Amino acid sequence: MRELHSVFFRNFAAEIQDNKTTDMEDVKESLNFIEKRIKEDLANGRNGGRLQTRFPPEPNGYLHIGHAKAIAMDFGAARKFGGTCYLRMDDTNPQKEDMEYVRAIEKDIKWLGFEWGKEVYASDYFQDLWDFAEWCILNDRAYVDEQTSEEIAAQKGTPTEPGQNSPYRNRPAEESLRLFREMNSGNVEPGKMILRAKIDMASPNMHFRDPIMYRVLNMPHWRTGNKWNAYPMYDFTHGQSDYLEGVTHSICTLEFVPHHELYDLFVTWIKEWRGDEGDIEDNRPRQFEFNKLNLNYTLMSKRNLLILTNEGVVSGWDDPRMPTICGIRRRGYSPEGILNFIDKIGYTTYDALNDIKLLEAAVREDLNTRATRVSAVVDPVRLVITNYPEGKVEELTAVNNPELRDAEGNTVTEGNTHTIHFSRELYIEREDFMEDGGKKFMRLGPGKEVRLKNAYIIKCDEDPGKCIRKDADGRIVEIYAEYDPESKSGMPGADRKIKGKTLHWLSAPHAVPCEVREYDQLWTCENPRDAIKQYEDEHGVRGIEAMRPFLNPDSLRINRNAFVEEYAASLPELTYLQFQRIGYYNVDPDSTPEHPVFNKTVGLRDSK
RNA sequence: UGGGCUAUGGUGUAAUGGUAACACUGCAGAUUCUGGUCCUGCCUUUCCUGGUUCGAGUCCGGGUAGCCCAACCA
Repeated sequence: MRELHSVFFRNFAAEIQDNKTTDMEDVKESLNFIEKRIKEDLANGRNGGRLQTRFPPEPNGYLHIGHAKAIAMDFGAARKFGGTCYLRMDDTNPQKEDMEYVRAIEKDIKWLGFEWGKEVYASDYFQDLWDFAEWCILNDRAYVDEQTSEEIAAQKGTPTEPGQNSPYRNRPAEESLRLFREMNSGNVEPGKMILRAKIDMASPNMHFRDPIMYRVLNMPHWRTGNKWNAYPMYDFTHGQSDYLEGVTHSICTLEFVPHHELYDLFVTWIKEWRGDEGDIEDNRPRQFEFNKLNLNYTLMSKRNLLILTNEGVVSGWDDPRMPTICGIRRRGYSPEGILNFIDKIGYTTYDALNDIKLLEAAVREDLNTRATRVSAVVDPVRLVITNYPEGKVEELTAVNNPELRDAEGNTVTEGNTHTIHFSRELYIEREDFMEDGGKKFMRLGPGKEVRLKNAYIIKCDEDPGKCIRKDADGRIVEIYAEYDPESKSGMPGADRKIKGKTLHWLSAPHAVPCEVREYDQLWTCENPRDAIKQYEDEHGVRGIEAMRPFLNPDSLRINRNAFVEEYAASLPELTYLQFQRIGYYNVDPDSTPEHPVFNKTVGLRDSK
């Protein structure tokens, strides 16, 4: 009976399921949990059916790939649902922030392919926030505390013990107001007074234990000049800025979950202060949190990236080993590849540690469709075609991008080729020749036949003595082979099948010497953040000293012996290239036609 | 040990309470003028434990493990 029941219900449910899936056809792309909420809110006409998000970086450093995830969410959701996303500089702490960073942030967001509805600053709201703070004082919701930070910390309690009220907590509002104004006069020493919200010193949520609203900095702000000496804290700024700006969905990362309740509280207060009409639940910004991006073998925090830069471990914020947007841009990652990666890892509330291999795969996937194929020989050895006339030069055609396809799926040739040169003396990769490679070695060796890409089939003599010349140390200095004149690519008879692979090569007289920079992981451990923290605790050292044990000494290898074809030598910086059979490369900003410099973005998948 | 959050192959992410799937990685093969791409196949999954239910990855209770919170940072 039980069995029967279960079958019945299952079939019934399956039927419903079928009907549902056909009805839901309008939902083409899968939405993450926040996008689902947005869709719901829009459908329910919440916030008047409006969608407005914001991306709120603090301009105190360069954006990194973790920010790219937030950018993709904030700007992406607005774009997907026809809303708008503001760029808001969260500039409430003038001691750390600078215009230089603002420009860099703008550049990086644009490079990723997004645009903001409006660019705003938290400092735009300083006057409103001040007035609101005064209202809070007059309405018994804030007070000036004159204790030292140590005293305040001691009173705050611990997560397991409640805090204690400040002796200043119930001072008259007029007194607090007078002192608050004093705080902005420039005559109060930083640390002498703060403005605190009067909430609940016993709250299990530490953020409710009379959080600080304003502190004295006595320092000019790069945007508001000398107008302010006291500045609002993040918690007293963010939700209010959202409210004043008309943000509907304020999306941030998981570490702000404990601030959520406080955010909601200040939002209801500011509505009261403003005297705005309407149902608060239906007409206010709400905060949503998603998991931030963690990558293995990568250190993401600004503080630590700053140390690497200052200590000269890397050449700067845009060092191709850095996880900054400008760093990975210089490395050769494309915006589409990065966004592709972010799309694959998704948004959840689980604290994930993502595999860097997934990022590399996503970047390869994009670069495969985008990169111009060129030839470069990074570890050259000379190859002489003994039966090719001396002094003769042939012009041959090389396809730029075989993935560029027409409607039938054939590679487009028109406008998708460039010219290369062939001659008697060539360079090939040293590793493409083995004196005794055995049967599985499909490349060049005594008696072996290979094709030179876009050129001829060549063959070495059976006798090792006839196909190589070695120096006194036994190192091969020159390889000899004969070419088959009938086998030129594109000619009739060129389709002859051979056992060997197709090799890339360069005509020695035409090859341009270049510099190739190859990168490896900066860190030798999967989770450098935790490893460094642990080392700091165990050895009592901080900063760079705790980092050194985990730094990869071999993260940058500069190769000045490489050659590249002429076509690639004069390409503009940030051109996406594939050195055929090696990997994806990018033209470095240091590059000149006389001295080309390339960065290795990522290797090709290698199943050798 | 207070509060909050989380747990699905090696990694990440899906799955109105109804046959656990997708991508990456790894392995094998086919195709190839790139040992790339494209294509095919294989490996490996619901933290533990009770309960509710015809039926639980999903809901509830209890464990366990991890993350966040005690900055005059954001």
